[in-house]
Formats: sequence, C-alpha cells, structure tokens
Amino acid sequence: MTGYMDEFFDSDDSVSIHRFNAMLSEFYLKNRRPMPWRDEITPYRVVVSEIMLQQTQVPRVLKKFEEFMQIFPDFAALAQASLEDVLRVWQGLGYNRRAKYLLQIAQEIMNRWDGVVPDDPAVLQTLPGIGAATAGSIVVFAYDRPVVFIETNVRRVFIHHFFQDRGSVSDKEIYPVLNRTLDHTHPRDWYYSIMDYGTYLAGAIENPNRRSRHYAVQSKFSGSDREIRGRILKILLDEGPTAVDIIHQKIQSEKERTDRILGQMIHEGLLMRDGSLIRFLDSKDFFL
DNA sequence: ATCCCGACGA
DNA sequence: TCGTCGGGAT
Repeated sequence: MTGYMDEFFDSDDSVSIHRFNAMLSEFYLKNRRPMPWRDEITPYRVVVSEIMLQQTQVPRVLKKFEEFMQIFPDFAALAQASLEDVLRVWQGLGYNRRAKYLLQIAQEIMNRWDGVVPDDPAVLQTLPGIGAATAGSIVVFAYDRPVVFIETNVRRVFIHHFFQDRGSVSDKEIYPVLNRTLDHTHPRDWYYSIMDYGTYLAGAIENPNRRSRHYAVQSKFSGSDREIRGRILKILLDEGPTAVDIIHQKIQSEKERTDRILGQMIHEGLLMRDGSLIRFLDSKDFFL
C-alpha cells in the first residue's frame, strides 16, 4: 500500500528522529539539572512542583519547593491547611490562584481519590488548575508513562529541530512529530532531557517559541492590576482581615479601580467580604 | 525596559 | 480565540 515516496519519507524521518534522540541523550548525560522533585520522586512532590512550574521558572521554584515540603509534607497535611497558610508560603511565586488550586487538588485527592494521584491525564484534567500540559507532565514524571504533552520547552525544542524554516507553527503540527520521537521505554528521562535542552536553547539562541502560532507577549507588570493584586494580598497576609477603607489607603490608587480589583478577587474565590472587612476564604468556605 | 510562562473564563 | 493572572532575572 505504501508508495515509494512514503517509504522514503518514513525512513528519512526515522533517521532524523534517531539522530535527534541521540543528541538529546548525549546532552542530558553532561547537562542534567538536579532538582529536588527529580531526585526524590513521589506523586505529591511531582504535583506540587508541576503546579509551581506552570508559570514560574525553575530557579525561583527551587527556592520555594523545600520550604513548601517542610510545611506541607504530603497531601494530607496540605488538604487540612488554610488558604492563608498556603498563600503565605506561596508568596513570591506569583499567579496566586495556583495556590488555591493546589489546595483544592490536595483536598480532592484525599477525599475523592483515596490519597492517590490518578494516572490518567483525562482524569487529572478534571482537577482545578490542571490542564493538558500539567496532566501529561504529572503522569510522565510521577509514573514514568509515555504520555504526549506540549509545554514551552517541548515546543521550543521541536520548533527548533523539526520546523527549521517555518513561522507560526501550531501545536497541532508538533503532536505527531512528538509522538513518533518520544522514547516509550524511558519517557521520564526523555522529558527531563527535553526540559534541560529546551532551557539551554533559550539561552543559546533567539527563542524559537517566537515562531509558535501560540506565542504572545504579556502586558507589562508595572502599574498593572496584577501589581495591585499582589499588594492587596501582601496587606492581608501582613495585617489579617482588613477594612476596605484601610486597603484603599494603603494601595493609593483610584478607589474605583481598587474596588474593581477586590471584586475580581472575591469573584475568583480568593477573598471574601466579612462585614466591613476583607479576608481570605476559610477552607470551609470552599471545601467540596 | 523586556522577557518569560499554562489555565481559565468570557 | 483572546485577555487576564506575578514577580524576579537580566
């Protein structure tokens, strides 16, 4: 059934894929980055690290991870923590919604999954704050199973090597190549090597992800709502429940703007009004 | 000043 | 599909 050209391209692919994987493993042999969630692997440590790594670079996560593990050593401990406790440890990692997602994940793992992290990406994606990329990475890194997922390093490496002279490369195009390249015998190490090589590439050449169809530049932080949200969070962590007037005073922005931002944070389930005070939700306020 | 980065809700 | 969400490094 296969014509001459099909066979030609198939064998050509095999060769380039084989070379690529040989290059990867050679790179990894010399440049493997030690990380606490790689060197002592448990499903809990994998879940926590992957949520932290969603939008935060490795060096910043490295500084927080051990502290987080000391304070919340397992799902049981985390599931019983207050949102305020988790947010306090989370300080500095950014995107604070993730701290709440992580707390909810721990509660759901304990109560619905008997304390066991599901090994099915589709199931993991039903948990809050876990999308396709994180679901795949959890299954790969916790259970060493060959699941295909795309995140920034995968994207960077594959665009660089397999879409050399292309622009606007979509993830849809990357999936089939990734699927054929993935090492099904040692998927965990294979993905580790992709992560390390991708990070190396980021420093060595212009970011190939600029040629991804999904690449986007984010608005600047200084003067943004995000900055004010961060400051509101810090006030509440330092002062405890605080009157809206006091928050207005400390934030020093237009009242309407501060109110709008407070309203969003309440809407997201991070904060709540308690009489005239603003405070963090108690776990019982959102417990399943 | 610019760069980076996955999930979610509209 | 697009806008939003932090904060540190460079």
